[in-house]
Amino acid sequence: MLFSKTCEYGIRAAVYIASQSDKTEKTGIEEICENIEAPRHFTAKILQILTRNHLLSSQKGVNGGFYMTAEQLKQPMIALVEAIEGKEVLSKCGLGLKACSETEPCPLHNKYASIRNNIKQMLSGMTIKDMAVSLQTGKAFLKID
Amino acid sequence: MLFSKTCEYGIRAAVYIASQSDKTEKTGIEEICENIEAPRHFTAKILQILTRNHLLSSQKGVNGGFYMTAEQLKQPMIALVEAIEGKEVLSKCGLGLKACSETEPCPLHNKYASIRNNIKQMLSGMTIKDMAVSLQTGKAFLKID
DNA sequence: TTAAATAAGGATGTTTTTGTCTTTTATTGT
DNA sequence: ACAATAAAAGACAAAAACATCCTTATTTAA
Repeated sequence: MLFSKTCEYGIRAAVYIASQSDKTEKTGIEEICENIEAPRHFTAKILQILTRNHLLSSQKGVNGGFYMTAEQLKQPMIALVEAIEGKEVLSKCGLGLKACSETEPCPLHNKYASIRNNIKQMLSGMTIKDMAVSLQTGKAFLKID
Repeated sequence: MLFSKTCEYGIRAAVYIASQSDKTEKTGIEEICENIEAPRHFTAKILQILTRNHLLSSQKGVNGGFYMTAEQLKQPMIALVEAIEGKEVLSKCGLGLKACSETEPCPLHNKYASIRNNIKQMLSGMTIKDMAVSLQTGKAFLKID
């Protein structure tokens, strides 16, 4: 509903990588996908996007893989979503009207605007690290073994 | 983001039909689509779904068209959304995890649950008639002429 | 009772999203 | 240097969403 599959996989992968960021070894795509139960090649593409957008770091070659810098760990969730879905996604009309605006609102406009703000707040207020910590402390899960 | 195109067209069409429900004539698909700027045949299919779900009424033949009973006008928006997107749409995990639950939550679980409740409240608290009235009183618009 | 109107239904087409496979490029340990 | 490894990139495939067209069924006005 809220997120596309692409975005779901992207968030899950980023959070998993973040949760492994204490280790010195980088995390390979294979391990990531096993742990988030996402399709291998498709997820690799999504991580390419995130890497191009400097939300992840990667290294090719032996012992290469994905990792995150301290700076990247501090990024809010909304940065992931905007990188994947596009910046506009959080400002479009709820009923899909091009012309919808404050002065000529759709019938859902005001209520929807408030919902959208809630969503923005949620995504701006949580860093990737926050999510990763909840994994690490066993408060949350990406996969049930 | 929140709604699929199908759902957007469905809501817009239903609201338009509702806004015409004071008139004695029924509203034809052609008129509906002109006024909500939606594709003719695709929208017709969506209205079939809503009609089958008794959220709209229709009549074939000369002077036929779509209309809504008083009962139908009182339905909350959420009824439209559930008829089109399915009942589950408002209870799925935000990160797409099958196993996500209160006891084994995903890292987004709690915040997302609260957002989802906001959405449910918005959609349960507004009737189709409410939306139609905002059109009729010029407070809101589906199309800018 | 017939022709016109109108929604319903089915078949089909297009586009976007989701997913896979193969090749290329960069890196590194030996 | 070289072989192995791993991400990047590109081509392709499948499924779902979005959209159109044609036929059928129903209703009603003339």
